[in-house]
Amino acid sequence: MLTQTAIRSVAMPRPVVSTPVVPMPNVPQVAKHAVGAANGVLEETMRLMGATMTYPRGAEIFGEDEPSDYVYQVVSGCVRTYKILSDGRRQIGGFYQRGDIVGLQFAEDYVFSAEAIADSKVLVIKRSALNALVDRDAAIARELFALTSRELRRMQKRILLLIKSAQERVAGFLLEMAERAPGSNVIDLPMSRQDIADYLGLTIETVSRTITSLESAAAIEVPTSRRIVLRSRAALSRMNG
Amino acid sequence: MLTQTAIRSVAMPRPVVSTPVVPMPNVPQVAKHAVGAANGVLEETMRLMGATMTYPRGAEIFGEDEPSDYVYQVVSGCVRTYKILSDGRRQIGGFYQRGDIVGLQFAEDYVFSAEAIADSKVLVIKRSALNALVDRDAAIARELFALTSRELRRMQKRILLLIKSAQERVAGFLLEMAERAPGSNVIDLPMSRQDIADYLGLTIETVSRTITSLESAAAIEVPTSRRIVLRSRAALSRMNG
DNA sequence: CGATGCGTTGATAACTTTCAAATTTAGTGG
DNA sequence: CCACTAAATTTGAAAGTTATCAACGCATCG
Repeated sequence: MLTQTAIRSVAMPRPVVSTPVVPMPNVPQVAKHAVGAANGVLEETMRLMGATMTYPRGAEIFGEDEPSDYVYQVVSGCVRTYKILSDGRRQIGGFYQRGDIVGLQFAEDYVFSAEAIADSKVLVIKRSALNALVDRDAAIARELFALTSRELRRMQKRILLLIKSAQERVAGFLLEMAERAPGSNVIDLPMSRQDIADYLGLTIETVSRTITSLESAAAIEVPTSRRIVLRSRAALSRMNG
Repeated sequence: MLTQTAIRSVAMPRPVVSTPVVPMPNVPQVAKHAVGAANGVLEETMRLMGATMTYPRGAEIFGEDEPSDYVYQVVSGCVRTYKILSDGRRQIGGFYQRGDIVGLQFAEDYVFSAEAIADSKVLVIKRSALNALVDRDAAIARELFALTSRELRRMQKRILLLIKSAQERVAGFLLEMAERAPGSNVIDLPMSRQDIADYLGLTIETVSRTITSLESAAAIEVPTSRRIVLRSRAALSRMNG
């Protein structure tokens, strides 16, 4: 019995919907694409078929016990998926930002719940509509498959992180976040320390201390708690193992 | 810098092939299946199209730097995927037994290497052939997609394990292994303690001690080190969190 | 029988959590 | 814009867990 504090604070914000979910009875015909079709057919399709929803910071997008009828693509903001364990600990499944798709990995029920970390816009599409598309458009099938494989690889990297020490986990996390803003060394974290802790399987105190020590080691700068500047990727990579 | 001992012992057995890999230039026409087709089209196809390979205990099936041209389905025996980290630690990606498919999650290169833990038979199929099938048979596409989703869920369970204490990890691992032999409380472990340790992100000593303590707590019996009998699933589940 | 690999057990050190409190930041109302 | 409260983050000290180092037992195999 160890670990996560979790639910030291449970904000309970109001779920809000700006655009109603449009059921998708008629699947629009999407042009077939040859083998090797460019990435993006799916995204284009979601834009065409999906309904845009807006969630304020902290709002629930779906609960883990709900039937997983929809798939979501983040347009702006940031979404976290999470699961509350029987003993109250919280495990964060992942953080999803612009372009990321949430809900692919689930079976009949969602295994995780999803919440907006910041005010977020999300495209919603019926899973059944997506499945219908998969049946008639091989390009979409391939793209969806590729997306899922990518998710698998992300998860494997995650597993690699979780077998390591606290310092390696935090360093790896920062590098992962940095990848989302290529070219810049500035990371604006949309999530709290508690979120990071629950993502990495550490306590909030350990995350905080580790960040402080990375700063002392001149690997990063921390102008504000939510903003981190990479000073030495090499040092971080070294710590990442 | 912590953790895994890894590579305390590196057996280097001889790679062996019994049946040559058959390149699959001509994709056999597979009957189309309606939506909701039964699970198994893919397996059937692999039996038809795949080449059977035999690997002795310890033989390498593929290396992580090789191009990932093939996908494998375990027919008998047990396969482990693993990765050696820069500092020599080893992370095990997973254990694959009868019916499991290895290699789906990989991109251009394998991210992991794969080895036979016990003498194993494996069906091998070209990834390109599989992709071609996906393009022309929606049922296969759906099944492959479902398989990948299942792998994702397994991995998520794994992540849930890795954020927990040593006792919870080992208990969870045993329950996971028990699921593969439904109806029986006897688990015959094909893998060593070192394998288990590298799978769970623990040391071999911690795994050993934890198993001993589970035995003391009357949750399991350990007639031989590779055989474990579940005495109280309830107790194990409780420990699993 | 001696070597070798694997698993177990013991003692100590290192790391992470837990509990507690101080400090900083963010949000709200005047 | 400032004051005030609540929330988030950081820091400190002690306790608990896991890794590390070392030795031992046990089986297999030549």
